[in-house]
Amino acid sequence: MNTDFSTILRSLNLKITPKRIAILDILMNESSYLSPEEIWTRMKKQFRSVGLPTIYRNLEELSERNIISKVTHPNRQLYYYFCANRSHHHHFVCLSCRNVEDINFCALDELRREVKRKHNGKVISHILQVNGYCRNCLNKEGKDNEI
Amino acid sequence: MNTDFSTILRSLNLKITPKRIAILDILMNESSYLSPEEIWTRMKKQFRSVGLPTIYRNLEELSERNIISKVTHPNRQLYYYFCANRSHHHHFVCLSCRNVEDINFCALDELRREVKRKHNGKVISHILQVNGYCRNCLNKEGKDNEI
DNA sequence: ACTTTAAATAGAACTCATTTCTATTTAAGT
DNA sequence: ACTTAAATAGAAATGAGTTCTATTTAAAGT
Ligand SMILES: [Zn+2]
Ligand SMILES: [Zn+2]
Ligand SMILES: [Zn+2]
Ligand SMILES: [Zn+2]
Repeated sequence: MNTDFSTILRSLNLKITPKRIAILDILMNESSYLSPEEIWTRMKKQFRSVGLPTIYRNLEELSERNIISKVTHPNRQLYYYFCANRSHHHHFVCLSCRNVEDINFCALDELRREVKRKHNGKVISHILQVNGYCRNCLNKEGKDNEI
Repeated sequence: MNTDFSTILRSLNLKITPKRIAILDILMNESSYLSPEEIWTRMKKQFRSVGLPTIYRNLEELSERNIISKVTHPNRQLYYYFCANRSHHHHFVCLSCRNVEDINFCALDELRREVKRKHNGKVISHILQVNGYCRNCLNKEGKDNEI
């Protein structure tokens, strides 16, 4: 695992620091999206001292470089998750348990075509995210179904 | 126009107040998305006293009731716009001039099917937004092309 | 191993968009 | 006009996220 992270970080010209590896490790071993504070809480168990700005900074760097992704959450706070799927895709996000699953569907081509044809504009980026409740949470019959 | 607003507000069981009408009026006569503060600035020209919380509260109420829409912006601040198109659709948002145009395309059905089939989950909401540069801004050749 | 240097970090302080609170005003139904 | 719940102003608070600076550290070169 460790070697894995090192390779990733080296290829990005980021220094291989224990904090960076720990952040990646936490995200990779979690199927839900996490907030910076939640990651911080876990980090504090591993390091005698670690600053919240370090968490924010690293998460931002890693997401800028597309190693991790951001969730667009109704409460407008930041959440991140790691997805091993390196090809372009989108996500089905559970509003209850925060589980994230891949959706291998993207209408980007059609969107780009429509934007080009009707508005003569240029597409730079797109957001596509599906929010709902996953199987497990549906089975729990609405328990804990908070956003 | 005014009658229009009244009808809308009445049908939502919202009181018809001058501030509400002014907020709707500002948004309807603007093809770009606006921040609460920008709306406040315009409101202060029309009212001797008006509080920023009133703007925030009304924008939230109106968007909850689907009269106006939120923009998902990279800077994570709130922006709103009014769209006359009452049927389900999405938007092409210019990152430079903030112009908003309708995209009459939505993959919701396919997404719902994939989520149902592969994950056995339930779709509650979805976000689809295309960011880019509109014709006008492209013609300006990159001038002012800030996010 | 030792030196050097730029990148990374800790911790404190700060920012400012958004929210909360409370007293007052107002829309609208009787 | 009277009543009442909704809406508002203004002040104050909140808190997620950012900035700043001194210190530490990764890693490249010797
Ligand atoms: Zn994924
Ligand atoms: Zn896509
Ligand atoms: Zn529209
Ligand atoms: Zn849709």
